[in-house]
Amino acid sequence: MNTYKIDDVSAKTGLTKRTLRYYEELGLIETTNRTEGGMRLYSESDIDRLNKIVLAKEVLGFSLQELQQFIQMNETIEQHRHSVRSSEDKAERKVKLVEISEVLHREIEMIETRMKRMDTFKEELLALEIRVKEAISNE
Amino acid sequence: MNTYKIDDVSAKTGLTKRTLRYYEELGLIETTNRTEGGMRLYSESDIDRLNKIVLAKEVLGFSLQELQQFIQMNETIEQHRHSVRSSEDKAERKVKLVEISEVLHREIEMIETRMKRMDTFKEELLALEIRVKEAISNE
DNA sequence: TCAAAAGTTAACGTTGACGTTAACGTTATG
DNA sequence: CATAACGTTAACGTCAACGTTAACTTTTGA
Repeated sequence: MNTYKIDDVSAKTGLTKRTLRYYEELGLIETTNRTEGGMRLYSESDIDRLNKIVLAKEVLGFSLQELQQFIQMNETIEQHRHSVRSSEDKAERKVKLVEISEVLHREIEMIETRMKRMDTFKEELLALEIRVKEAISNE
Repeated sequence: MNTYKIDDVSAKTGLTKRTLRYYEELGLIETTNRTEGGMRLYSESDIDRLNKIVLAKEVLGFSLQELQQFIQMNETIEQHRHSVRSSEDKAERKVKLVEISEVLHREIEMIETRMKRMDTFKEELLALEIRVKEAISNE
């Protein structure tokens, strides 16, 4: 697999090097891969992840803390999917999954609420635009 | 018209008293009305305006600075609508209106882009939710 | 009428999300 | 193989958007 150094990743994501290190510090990403000398090596999937983070931040207005929770949730799901089921912690796992399902549900509802509000706002702007255009053509 | 004191407005808008004073300091709102003793008196339309500010901030992620510009734009429109047309600055006015129209157009497009991205994100969450629910019922 | 509740300004404190600088180690290349 | 370009950690700086506290005045209700 291709690896990238921090300047490449910065160019590809639009995030500064400082921000990349900061996100790592917060646990939003990991750089397990390092050169002998200690330089960070990023993979394609790291870049994908970073782009998703940017998206979620910009579009949904998520804070970095919210993103941490979200990422943790995703990881729990992945762990579950790839783990061998030993009957002992079956119950515990189910509880976690139900929790996750609830979080997801709330997130989805939040997004729907936001989209409705955005649509209301957009309608107002459209009405305003029409009035302005009328005013222009009346001059 | 009814007037409200700062605590009432705080309750009605969900903003703290500090925030209300801060918004005034920034010029997002005005309190021309004061009691003899200097206490702020808010009108219904002040509250409407504040609620719009909250909406634009939360839903669109506008900064307070962006909101200032937006409010200024609205005021320019209102001034135009209520002003007597003297032929000298007709041209100047038209230029301003066209500018405003363009800003509006860009805002609307931005909202549409965001809404599309949010919808994509929502679809991803829904897919995830389905997988989690399947996992739950398979336990 | 007089305390308690609510308001005022002014100033300093806090938090998130990075920017900037310093002091130093690593890699690439002419 | 030197040196420029790039990387590292650590620490302090900054800016928006308020929170908190202090010291004081105005309103209100028993």
